[in-house]
Amino acid sequence: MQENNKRKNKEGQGGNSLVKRIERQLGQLSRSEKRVAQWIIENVASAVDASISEVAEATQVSQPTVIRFCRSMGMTGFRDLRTHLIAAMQRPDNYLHNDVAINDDTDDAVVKVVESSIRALVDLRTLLSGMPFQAAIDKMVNARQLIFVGLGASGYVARDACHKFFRLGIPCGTALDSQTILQQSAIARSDEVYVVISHMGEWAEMVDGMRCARDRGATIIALTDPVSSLAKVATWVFDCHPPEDTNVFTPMSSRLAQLTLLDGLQIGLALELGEQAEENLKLTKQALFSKWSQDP
Amino acid sequence: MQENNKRKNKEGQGGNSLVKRIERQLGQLSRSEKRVAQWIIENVASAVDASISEVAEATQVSQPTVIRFCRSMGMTGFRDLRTHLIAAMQRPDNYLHNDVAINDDTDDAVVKVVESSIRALVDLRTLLSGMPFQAAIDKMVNARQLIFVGLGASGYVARDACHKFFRLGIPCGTALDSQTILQQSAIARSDEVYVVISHMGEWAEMVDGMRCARDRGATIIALTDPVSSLAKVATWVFDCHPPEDTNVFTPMSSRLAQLTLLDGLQIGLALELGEQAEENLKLTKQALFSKWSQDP
DNA sequence: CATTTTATGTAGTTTAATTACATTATAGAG
DNA sequence: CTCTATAATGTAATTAAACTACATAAAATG
Repeated sequence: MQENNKRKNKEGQGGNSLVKRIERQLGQLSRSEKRVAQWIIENVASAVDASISEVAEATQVSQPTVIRFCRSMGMTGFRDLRTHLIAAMQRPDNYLHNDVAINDDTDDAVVKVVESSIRALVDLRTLLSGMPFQAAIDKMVNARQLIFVGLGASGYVARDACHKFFRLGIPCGTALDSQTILQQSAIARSDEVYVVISHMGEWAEMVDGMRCARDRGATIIALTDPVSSLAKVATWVFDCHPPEDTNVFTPMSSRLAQLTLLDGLQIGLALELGEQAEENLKLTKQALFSKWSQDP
Repeated sequence: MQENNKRKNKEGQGGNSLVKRIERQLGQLSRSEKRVAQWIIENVASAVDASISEVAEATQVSQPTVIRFCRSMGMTGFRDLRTHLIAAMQRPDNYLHNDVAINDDTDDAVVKVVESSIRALVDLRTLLSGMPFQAAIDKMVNARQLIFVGLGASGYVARDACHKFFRLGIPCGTALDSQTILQQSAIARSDEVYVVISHMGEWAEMVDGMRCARDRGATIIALTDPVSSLAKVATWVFDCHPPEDTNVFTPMSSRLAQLTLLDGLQIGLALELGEQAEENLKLTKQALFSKWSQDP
């Protein structure tokens, strides 16, 4: 279904990632929203400089419906949609180019890998404005403990985050397998914050666990695909949608975005906590540093 | 083969980047407009999200002056400027490094964190050509097993790498604490490859262990500071020098570079190994994917 | 020193984006 | 079928953004 229009980008009008994302979600949209989606896909170029009223007129729907469409796509509003459209238009054919091919030589492949990592972070940059950092931090400031949750590869991200946040002097834990997640969430408290990392956000045990924790009053902060089941359960969602091109040789650059996002959260939290956190950071840094800096 | 003018299409347009264009025209601007220009250059990343009133406030000029600046730059208005800024931010070279300051608000801090991560990877890209990828891969191809070594925060990078390489079907292990490192290296063999991650490369036990392994004929691939003791012991060194500014609020963006570098190594190795590795990658991917894609 | 030119700000206008609420359609239960 | 509940959509009002016209101040020129 979506396979056959893969090569469509040749048209040049813009076979960009956002369009693919819209296409992927077409099914979950209501009738009017679908019309908006359709029109945007077919007129990306005009869509980038259209105002909300122009889009409404062109698609014969009301202006609020256009906004509703934006929200359904995980954006904060029309302005945000426009931002992403512009960003997406900037790289019409880059994706094909960035894919590692079986006959690439080592150096070419390495360059492509690095570029796709950079791409992942630049993409993150444009998503930033729609992310609920302040809200998440407000919850974390008063949390009794933070639990970092992730399965498989995301487990490494969760571990890394845990190791980062504990240095602020906050009790931190991890839940990295189904059993632990279920047990942990069964005893969740309303003063706890769960930070959940998941690409698709569809692992049943994880979603169940988080739903349970949420029901018990805990705050769920999810780094996941905003249209996933996990996102529906979460208190706050950070849009980490999985990459659309899943060539075997494509590395999981999206985890770099997750790590960076968590860096941002941690720094933001440190600033919010103020001197105490700063002091803790200094002390943990010194603890390592003094070890080998005494004899040079 | 495909398109040898990889970068050309973008970089080639030379100076079409909005930021450079602003810089170029700085001289012809009036005093107030110059302030706007300056601020935008120094805060490209925050500027993309700003409204006209925010820019006016930040630069202490009136709103019409901001618009006049836009017109002086050849844009039709503020909206147009924003469009171009967003586009410019899709080019990673436009990001500069800014330290997080204690009085930054959350959003500014987060933007700075992301920017500095991007910088770390852009820097990595420039270092790439001097790195011994092919040599490292040649060793790995024939290795009996790969051991990933890292202490503390670098341990997470080592784990991540291990999880990545094992999917190629190669026996992989980790050594993440001094004791394990010493034991492991005591039984090192000449057909083993050690991949060591260390920012400073000065932990005595680690250096000792690697020296021992090296003496026993093993290959040591080090991601570390090239002037460190570890680097002297290693067979091949990938230059991962620690960041020079060690503000408490500066996150460890350098680990992103390490992760990316290891991504590159893994993909390079996969290509070298050929079909077998590709098949293994496919199978591990499917194992996860089929789990939840059967019932939508 | 008067006069013109240029630079900037103030206050008002227009347009865009968003919200709150009302209405209509649709689906499910009896 | 009909009634109710829910979702989908639109209308009208609100808020905020972008822009314009005009006034004032500063600099430059004769």
